[in-house]
Amino acid sequence: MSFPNSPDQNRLLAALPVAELERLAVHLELVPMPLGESIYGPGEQLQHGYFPTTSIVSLHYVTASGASAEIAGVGNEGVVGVSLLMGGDSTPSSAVVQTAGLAYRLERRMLMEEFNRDSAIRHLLLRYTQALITQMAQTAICNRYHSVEQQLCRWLLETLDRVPSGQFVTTQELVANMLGVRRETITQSAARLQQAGVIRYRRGHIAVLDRSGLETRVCECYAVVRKELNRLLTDVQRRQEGLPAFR
Amino acid sequence: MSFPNSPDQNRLLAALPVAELERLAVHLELVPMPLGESIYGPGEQLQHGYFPTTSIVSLHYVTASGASAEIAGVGNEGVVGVSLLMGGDSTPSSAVVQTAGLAYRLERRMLMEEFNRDSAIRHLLLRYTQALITQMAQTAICNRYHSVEQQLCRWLLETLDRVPSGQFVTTQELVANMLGVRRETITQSAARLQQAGVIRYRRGHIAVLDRSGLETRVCECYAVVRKELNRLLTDVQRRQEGLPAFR
DNA sequence: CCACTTATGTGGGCTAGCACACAGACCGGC
DNA sequence: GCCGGTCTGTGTGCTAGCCCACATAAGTGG
Repeated sequence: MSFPNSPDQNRLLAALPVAELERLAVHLELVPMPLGESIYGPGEQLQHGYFPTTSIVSLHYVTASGASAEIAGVGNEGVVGVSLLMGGDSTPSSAVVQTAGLAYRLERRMLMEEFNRDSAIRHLLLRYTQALITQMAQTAICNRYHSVEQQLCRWLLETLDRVPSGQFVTTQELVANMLGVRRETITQSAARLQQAGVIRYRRGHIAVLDRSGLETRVCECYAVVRKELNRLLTDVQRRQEGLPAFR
Repeated sequence: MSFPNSPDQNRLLAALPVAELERLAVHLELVPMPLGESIYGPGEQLQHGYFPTTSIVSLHYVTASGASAEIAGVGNEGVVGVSLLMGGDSTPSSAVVQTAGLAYRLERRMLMEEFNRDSAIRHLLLRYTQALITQMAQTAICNRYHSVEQQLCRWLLETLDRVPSGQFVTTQELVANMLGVRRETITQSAARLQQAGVIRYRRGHIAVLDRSGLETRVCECYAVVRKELNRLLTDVQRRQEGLPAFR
């Protein structure tokens, strides 16, 4: 926060040993991420990896009939473009900016080069990939078993972790698209949460008033994903705490 | 088939350049995979990677309330133990043998060593990881949007791709556990499919009679996953066709 | 071959979330 | 300040899949 815009605002970049970050710094390009912008579409060859700082990107899939649902979200804890690392270069899903903000991006070639070096960043990116896998797996479970209200709470908490202000600019329609449910269903769940004083919303804005209220209502999926992310990225703390970089 | 048990029965191993496979061969251990055996549980440190040949392993998650659902399946096209490669060493989900058979397994240390070399196998394993990610993502979508009957068709087709005989030893109860639905729901969907002459079953056995019948009933998810897998593992053909190994 | 275990079939009631159809309310631009 | 588009609120069916409770059949071991 003291540095208004710094790569350190992204947890992955922040976790890199100083030497590696310096090597990258020149190539990191700070770009605006406007709401709704498409980062890539299905089958599209990625040109950059994106390290969000204040923005959130939603990885989602659009069915043949035009319906869509979020598979995973990426905020300042991660990177958009894992398929570059895996070598597939594209995915059947798409990536869209869900919350406007900023991201550092790195050209495909640079990203691959760093990744193919036996570097700290590879280690880190692979661990993040596993966290992403966990998130997807849990989304599958959540879609199978949990109520829309629980899923809404999960979505709010995950967003809150990435936008600490707790003030989100979004409509119920957009949230419904994320969760892959109808807008009316969100209206009802949101009304119940507002009734309970957990959130407050008005035309295009949602504010979280009571985080613990969300936590009591949410399903286990939220905690599972969060715990696993923290386990996998504990290295993230290292440099910041002045401990020796990992490995 | 001409070689009753050969690493080549696994698509990933079959795709390796001869030199790399030979280096590995000594360390590959052929192990039986009995139905229901647990390969790893949640949070458990993996000791081996498993390359199934005739067996199928189900990656699934068990909720706090004891319900469970499959997140992805691994047969002769893949490997169980991606979390070793990613560096997390464990996952919140578990792996259980869904169809009895055989697998080649490789000790953790050997697998990591090969993976950390700048080898063809790393390239291949990463691409497979992306295929696995696609499978999970599509499962999330499928759970959100598609009917149990469609999901059952998908499951049957995926199993058929791994057990070409089309004769499965399993109960409706077990299938229900895979899909994360009730046994009665499977009974009804299966009855409809049998009615239509697509499958036939009796106490603990299911036989696919009409593959195309499944294909007309299944949702898009099946094709998306299959296509993506083939795209990512086209390299698999190379050695077998006598073309130069990839890269 | 009988008893017992395990798989499968069926039915009734219930609820969450869907589809469709509007009504009202907010807000920004002219 | 009012007009029009965009959000949000509600209501009435409707259906898939749930929960619960049995009934029946098909193997299996003694």
